[in-house]
Amino acid sequence: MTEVNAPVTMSDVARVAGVSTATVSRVVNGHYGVSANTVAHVRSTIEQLGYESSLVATSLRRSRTNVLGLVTHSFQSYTAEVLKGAMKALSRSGFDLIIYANSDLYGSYSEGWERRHLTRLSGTLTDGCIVVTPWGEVQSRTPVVAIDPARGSTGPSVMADNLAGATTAVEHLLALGHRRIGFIAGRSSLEAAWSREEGYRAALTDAGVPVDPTLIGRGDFNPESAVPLARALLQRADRPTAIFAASDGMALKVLEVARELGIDVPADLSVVGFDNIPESASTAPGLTTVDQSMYQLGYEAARMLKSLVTGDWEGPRRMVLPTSLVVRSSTAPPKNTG
Amino acid sequence: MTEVNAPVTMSDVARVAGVSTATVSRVVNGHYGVSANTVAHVRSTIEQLGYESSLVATSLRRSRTNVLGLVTHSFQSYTAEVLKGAMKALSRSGFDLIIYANSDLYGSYSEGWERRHLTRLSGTLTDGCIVVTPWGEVQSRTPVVAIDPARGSTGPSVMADNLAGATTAVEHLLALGHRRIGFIAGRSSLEAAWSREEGYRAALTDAGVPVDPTLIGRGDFNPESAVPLARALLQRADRPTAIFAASDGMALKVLEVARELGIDVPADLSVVGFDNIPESASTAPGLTTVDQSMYQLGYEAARMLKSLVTGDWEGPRRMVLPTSLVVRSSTAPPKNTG
DNA sequence: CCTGGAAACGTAACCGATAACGATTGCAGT
DNA sequence: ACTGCAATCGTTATCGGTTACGTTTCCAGG
Repeated sequence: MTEVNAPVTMSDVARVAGVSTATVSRVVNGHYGVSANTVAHVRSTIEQLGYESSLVATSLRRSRTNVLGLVTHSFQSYTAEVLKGAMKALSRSGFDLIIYANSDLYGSYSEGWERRHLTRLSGTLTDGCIVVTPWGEVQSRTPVVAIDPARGSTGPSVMADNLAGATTAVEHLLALGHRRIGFIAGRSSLEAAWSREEGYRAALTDAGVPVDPTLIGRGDFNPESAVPLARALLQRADRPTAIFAASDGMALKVLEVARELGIDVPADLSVVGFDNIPESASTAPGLTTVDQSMYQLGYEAARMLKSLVTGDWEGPRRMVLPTSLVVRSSTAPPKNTG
Repeated sequence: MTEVNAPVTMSDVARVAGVSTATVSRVVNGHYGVSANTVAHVRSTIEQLGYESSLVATSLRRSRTNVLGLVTHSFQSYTAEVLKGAMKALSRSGFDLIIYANSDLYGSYSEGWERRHLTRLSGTLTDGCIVVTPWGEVQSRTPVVAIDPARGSTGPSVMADNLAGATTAVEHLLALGHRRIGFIAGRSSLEAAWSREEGYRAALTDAGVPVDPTLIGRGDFNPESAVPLARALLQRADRPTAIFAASDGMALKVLEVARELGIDVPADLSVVGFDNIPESASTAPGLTTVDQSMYQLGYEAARMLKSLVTGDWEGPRRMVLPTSLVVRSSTAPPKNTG
């Protein structure tokens, strides 16, 4: 923790080495036009003086900060996964990552906050950013990659194959023999929510099972929103034998409600979630869910953003990642059939 | 996602408003020496042009970036907690947070990596940083606050009251009637590991129970390191009736090993951890542990660092936060006594 | 009417680094 | 010896703001 107060600058190096700052700059950046002798000499004085180039000054001159932003409205466990993926993608790439999260984690979810913050940083501190929360169109001079974008948005984005994932999940339940399958939807403004519901409907229809609108609860991805919906579904006389929730957070709440109502999972009720957050593996019973690897989403989003910034992005601006079904112990054949 | 390419600068504002950049700067920063009329006029042109001051240029001039760093060697769940706390402390403070994590999450844990990275960023991009991984002394021009510092370090730090926490944990086991209590230690270079072991010894000694060195396993906080140690302890003929692990990660591994060996928790074995990570609450059985609120540690560390940077830190440079025992279902009286 | 001084504002140096451009040097070709 | 072209290196403008300092304006007091 020794405090060394020697902000040694490039001109210090230049003076000591007896060259101009331009030459030092060329050596530092490995540019052409410096003799081997001079390079060695400058290198050694840099070493000797312990010079470190100022990222701030470089950023100003190059009008590139090499810092990317990750913007989210709340920092949950899945956000951490996204973060890990993004960090992995950015490691040793020369880019750093800065995090912006809403201060009021829940509740007074100030609409303007993120956008203001985003606008502020987008032109100044970062070269671009990843957003994990859905607002409509985002105004920015710099590239923005959305993870789970809003429905109808057209900008760069990375998302899971929600349609296929949801279809597989419901097919799993159908294969077990379930016919009355409830669904708890996510916030409809999100593309992901819409696709997952679509997958639910498609799987049922394909199996010749009519879609019963009364078995669909309208949640918003917030776990708490699932509680009354689950309760309503499970207190019906003709309650479903299985429930598919559009997110693990909501599915875990379904498990809680079932426990509270004395309904055994999976004997009396099968539950399937979507996301595969860490908690789903460690809960009891383990939650059957669709893995969408937030890590992977973060990884790909960061990779795309980086290339977008450096201007060498080849792939499509909208990326869809595969999902996989993770069968744990929250699903089983229904009682009357099993 | 509309791309607006109008990097409007301060001189743009000055030109349009018909004043000098100095005046615009004064208005932006609310400095004295500008008439009310001019202020209003400049404000309106700023609004009209949508001007945003460049954080990079400001940082260069002020030689302050208003960015703080969080450095860690691996991004685990507890790191996420620290991060959340730090973000909370920094919200609306004008400071942003940037994350540095080791790319190779496990294994080839390159010693020099962090220090190099730290040195690099410390003088250039950030005004100071929080480190969550223990290296000896850290060389830096900017303030560094350590969370769980290395034993013997003297710089600013924030840590839990590990001694008291560990003592309480062991006293809990003693109160239940346990006498043969195993201990799995953490990496000894850490102050925290040392204090927790000290608490274990103190509690036993105070209760008149001799410390049996063969009941102490030397782990390193890495969860995997606990597996062989737990196995060794539990396969003894005179195996302990309780095990206190210096971290939840290791304690959870103890639970796994017990399950694998067919030892029932808490009937045949009580287990206590330290940290209270989220997984400890959702596992089955719930892990009794010492809560040290990584969130709080992150919060206080960020608060301290911020004040250290702005130069108005009043409190002590070493902070110790209280802990609390969280009793769940992994502890119970030993069989022969219960 | 004149002077003093504070208020209001502009000028320009500067933060640290980069790069376009110009100047110098060295050496091969004739 | 002279020209020409590279290689090498220095000069200087510039990135966008900030601020010390100088200048002008304006009003009150003598």
